Amino acid sequence: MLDFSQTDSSELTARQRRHNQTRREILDAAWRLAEQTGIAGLSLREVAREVGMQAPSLYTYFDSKDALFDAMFAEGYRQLGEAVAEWTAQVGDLEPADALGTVIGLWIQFCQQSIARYQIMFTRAIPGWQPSEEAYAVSATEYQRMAAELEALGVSGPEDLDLYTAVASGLAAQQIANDPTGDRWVRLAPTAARMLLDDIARRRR
Amino acid sequence: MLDFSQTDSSELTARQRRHNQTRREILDAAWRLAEQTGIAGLSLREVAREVGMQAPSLYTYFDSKDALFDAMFAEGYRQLGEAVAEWTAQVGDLEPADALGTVIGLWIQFCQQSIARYQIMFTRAIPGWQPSEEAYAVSATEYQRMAAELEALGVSGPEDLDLYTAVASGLAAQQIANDPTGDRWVRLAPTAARMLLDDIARRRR
DNA sequence: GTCTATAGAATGATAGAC
DNA sequence: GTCTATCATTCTATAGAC
Repeated sequence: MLDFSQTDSSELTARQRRHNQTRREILDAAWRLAEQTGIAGLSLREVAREVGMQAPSLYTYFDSKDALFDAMFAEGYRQLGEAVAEWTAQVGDLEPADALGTVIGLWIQFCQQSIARYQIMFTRAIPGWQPSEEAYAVSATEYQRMAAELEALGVSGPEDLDLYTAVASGLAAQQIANDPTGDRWVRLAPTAARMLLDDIARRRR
Repeated sequence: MLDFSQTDSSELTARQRRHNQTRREILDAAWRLAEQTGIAGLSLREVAREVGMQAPSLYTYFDSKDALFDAMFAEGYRQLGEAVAEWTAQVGDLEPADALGTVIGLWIQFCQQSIARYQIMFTRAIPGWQPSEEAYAVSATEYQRMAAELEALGVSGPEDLDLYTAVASGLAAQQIANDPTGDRWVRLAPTAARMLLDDIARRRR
């Protein structure tokens, strides 16, 4: 005997899976295009064309352009969270300075990897847009996770953290603005880490 | 007896002066509006309205919207040049670390003073726009001047300079993004200066 | 869920009268 | 030099047929 609730629920799930898959394709297309035009140049028509749809069909998957930006913003921070987890696992048995240097280098490369992602996460590149509360909550969560990992690497307390974020984000910004495909500032990561840790030690004294 | 060439030339000059004055008013209006909407949100119609003109009249003073951006970009760098000259005169008799700390603090405040100026000078906030060769040349000149002044403050050589620009621009970026009207990162300027100079000393050894 | 058609509102820029 | 009128384009978003 058929279990209709089961069948119904699995049919719903299949439909939802298809829905989510299309959403995924739209997001991928949006990232691809934003990489070329800059995040502020993203156009829904072009996103639709990239996935082989007409523009109004996108509204089945995202309520508005702002909602698409929200999804991209949150996704960026989730990817950052995953990356941070990988990095900290990876540097577990290094000396503190080497560990922090590696993390800073990987951080710069994370920013460099997708300039559109960098723009939506860390700059105010989109006129009139800011993340919704929900999207902002994701960023706050991931930021706190990163802060906890940094604490383990010797960057502790709000002042240390503010100086660290300034240095790390500054290296990334210079890298992207002046040498987007190179490593001119990535190479400075070990020096920057050493500099930060020495300064923290000095201030502890 | 009238000197017509003189008269002609002074009439021309008067007309040009008036032209330049209107240009000045347009630029001021553009800065004012860009401060509110972000540099990427600037609209020629609104600029015209702000100066009491119709939009097409702007084309007597600027060939295109991009030309207006060029003028703003170059003006930003000229202002930076002037500011740097003031700062270095101002810190002439301080200890090296205090001098550099003061300069970094003033630099952050320069960025904070006009976010529109910060955006057009240091970020790629305008989709599809980049400075013309002429405008870029202005920025290169002023940048080299700043580099020369920094050398006098103990930041010498390309590696020092890259690290300095990363730290200084990072502090400014964090200040603008997270505390645009406050001084949370400005307060870190002395620490950052001391940190940079200590690290430079360490690397010299 | 996808489409066509279109609303409705901006935009930068040009033509040509005055 | 300034204006009105307008071109030509682009955009997000909605209505409604299928």
